[in-house]
Amino acid sequence: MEEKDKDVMETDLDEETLFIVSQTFKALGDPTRIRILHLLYQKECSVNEIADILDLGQSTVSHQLRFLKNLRLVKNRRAGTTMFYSHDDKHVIQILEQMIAHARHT
Amino acid sequence: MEEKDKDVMETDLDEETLFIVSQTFKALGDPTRIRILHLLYQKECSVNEIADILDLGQSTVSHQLRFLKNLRLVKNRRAGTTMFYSHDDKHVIQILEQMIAHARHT
DNA sequence: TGTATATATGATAATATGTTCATATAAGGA
DNA sequence: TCCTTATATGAACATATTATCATATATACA
Repeated sequence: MEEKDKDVMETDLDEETLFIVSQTFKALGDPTRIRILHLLYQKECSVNEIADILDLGQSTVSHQLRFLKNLRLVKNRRAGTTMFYSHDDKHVIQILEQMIAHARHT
Repeated sequence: MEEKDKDVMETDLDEETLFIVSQTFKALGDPTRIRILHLLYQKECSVNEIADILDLGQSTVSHQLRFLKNLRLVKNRRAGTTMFYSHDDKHVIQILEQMIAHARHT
């Protein structure tokens, strides 16, 4: 096998990787979700806390949290009737914070 | 001012930062654009090269390149009738490659 | 069991997005 | 100038996305 071909193989994107990457970036590509994730980067929050702090509807927050949970970007724990959410992917939230820093310094 | 409040201020997202971050992630949130950027991460390419290599329509590629150029994620240079594109934001393309690596190892 | 609080869900409507088709523009060479 | 190749653009369509509204579910407690 030539080096050229090997390089192409190594750098080619398979369908599954492409899907995961695009899904993850899509999750980060919405202002509401960014604000939620950025808040959860700071601390664990309940749904209503998030809604109050970010001035969003309860339903909106709940929907977006489900979205983020499906991608395993957040996790939750129940405490009575309250559901606490926190981030669940250190690498991805690190990438988000990187991009925020990058945007601020640009 | 208490430390608590200071932290909140420091980590709060202003509108402009939020806009830039979400726009940038949105750009990375589409399979076609990811494939184009990943290709341009490897080497400079003409529009037709991109279309051929990735099996995309010329119009599709051109539209997406304009999109990416508006966000200053790619740049171009003319050589006769050919337009060569290359990436133009080392940090962002580095973040893309990070995410690809992350997705592959997950 | 009945009520209150917290969260989740489904449907809907408005908007955004991505591809395709047809056509326009730009540059080089006969 | 005319023709060819390369790229860009605008319109239109199909699909995806997001917030909101109304309602359902879940838990705690009197």
